[in-house]
Amino acid sequence: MSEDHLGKIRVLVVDDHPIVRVGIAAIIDARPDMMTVAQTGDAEEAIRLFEQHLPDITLMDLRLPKMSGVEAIRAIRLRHPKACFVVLTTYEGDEDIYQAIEAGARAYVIKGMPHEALTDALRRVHAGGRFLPPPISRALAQRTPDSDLTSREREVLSLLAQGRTNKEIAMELGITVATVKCHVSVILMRLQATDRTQAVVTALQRGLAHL
Amino acid sequence: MSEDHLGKIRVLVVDDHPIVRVGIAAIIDARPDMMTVAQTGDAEEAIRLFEQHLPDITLMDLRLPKMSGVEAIRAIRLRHPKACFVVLTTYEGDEDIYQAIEAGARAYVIKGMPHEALTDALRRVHAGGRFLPPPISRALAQRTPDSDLTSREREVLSLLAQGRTNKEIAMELGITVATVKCHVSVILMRLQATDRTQAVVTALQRGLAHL
DNA sequence: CCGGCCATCCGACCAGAGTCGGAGTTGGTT
DNA sequence: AACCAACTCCGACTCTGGTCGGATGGCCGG
Repeated sequence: MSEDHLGKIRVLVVDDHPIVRVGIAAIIDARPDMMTVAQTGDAEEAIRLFEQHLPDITLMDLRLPKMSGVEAIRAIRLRHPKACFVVLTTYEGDEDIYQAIEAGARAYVIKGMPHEALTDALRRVHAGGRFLPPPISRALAQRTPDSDLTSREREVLSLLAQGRTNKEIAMELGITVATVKCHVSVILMRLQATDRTQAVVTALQRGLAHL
Repeated sequence: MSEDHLGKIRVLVVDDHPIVRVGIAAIIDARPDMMTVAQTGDAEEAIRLFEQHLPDITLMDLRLPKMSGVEAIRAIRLRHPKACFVVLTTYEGDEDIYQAIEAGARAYVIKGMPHEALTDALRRVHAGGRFLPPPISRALAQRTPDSDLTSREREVLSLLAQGRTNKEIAMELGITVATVKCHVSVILMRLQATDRTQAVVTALQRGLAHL
């Protein structure tokens, strides 16, 4: 190992697919001005590795086993408020993006973009800037004020997205069917859906719920 | 470029994510007994590249823009029945797997497995064998005879999965609501669902429909 | 040629879903 | 204290969704 890492952008890579990690590392380590310091597919180990290496930038996938990438970002930022994050993920709806930005991500790159998008994002963020591809910022702009659901509504929505009936949801939450119907009505309004099936579909599209 | 490619397993890589292609190529080209001959993210170009290089094995993602990976496999096999395919994709339900095996894929590797799974699969397939990870063959074994839908039912299901009502589906297909209800009932039976929302959820899980 | 599968259609029935309007509780904000 | 938002509940009404039984014509394989 050479000792020429002075001045290089030091990157921690977090993605649950080993193959993707190899690809990212290959791209980054091929550039003279950046290098990877560690990689993992596990959110908890990511937190440990961050403490250990204190990288300039953490490259983070959002969909991870156990803990989500957003939670990992929040956890790290609690102790290191100046930590820099670039999200690298397949496009999975505006909600994930919104959450990630909210949690403090400074850039958002979609897998499937050319390599330059990734390295560009890293350089810009390291220089103190941001990087949001046009399709992403467009999606974000379309969020209306009441696309936010209350925590109870998210709870109901996730049960809806499992194909449960109102009665089952009522049992599960220990409330009456009438109340469930109220929540469902509000959800339909917020998602601009006309029935529960449509609500589930758009929730999955936007990343408000997962399979 | 050295001329030591004699005897190596020659691989064509097809995946729509540039980063993943880099990762795969890095892994394969690091082994002494295999090499990549070309790569692309486009199914149609994949067909051209196959004709041009006649690789020993084509490593194929199923989810591609425009044409699906399964269709690409079928197209190539029409003219080259002895062509070898290894599917490399994120797990997206048993239906994709079934279709791919049906179309002639000899191995199925899930992104997120360690590198060795990939190289193992390539070597085994090149030796004339097969490679199906336990979770995959388990999922395949659970297919009951009547989990197959007729083409009309698939048509209805994909409209269901868009959140359309029976009336809308009837309009779309130029049939009556009564007939749509019949199809929906059959679909519910086949998917072992009790209502349309559940049917949509399990269809998405199993890869019978997509967002 | 006939049985079976598929797609089509019908009518009637029941249960679930969704709407509307009204109303009480809590907890946090101003 | 006044207020607002979220959560809770109720009843009654409408309409979609789903089931059941029965029926037709086309198409394919034995």
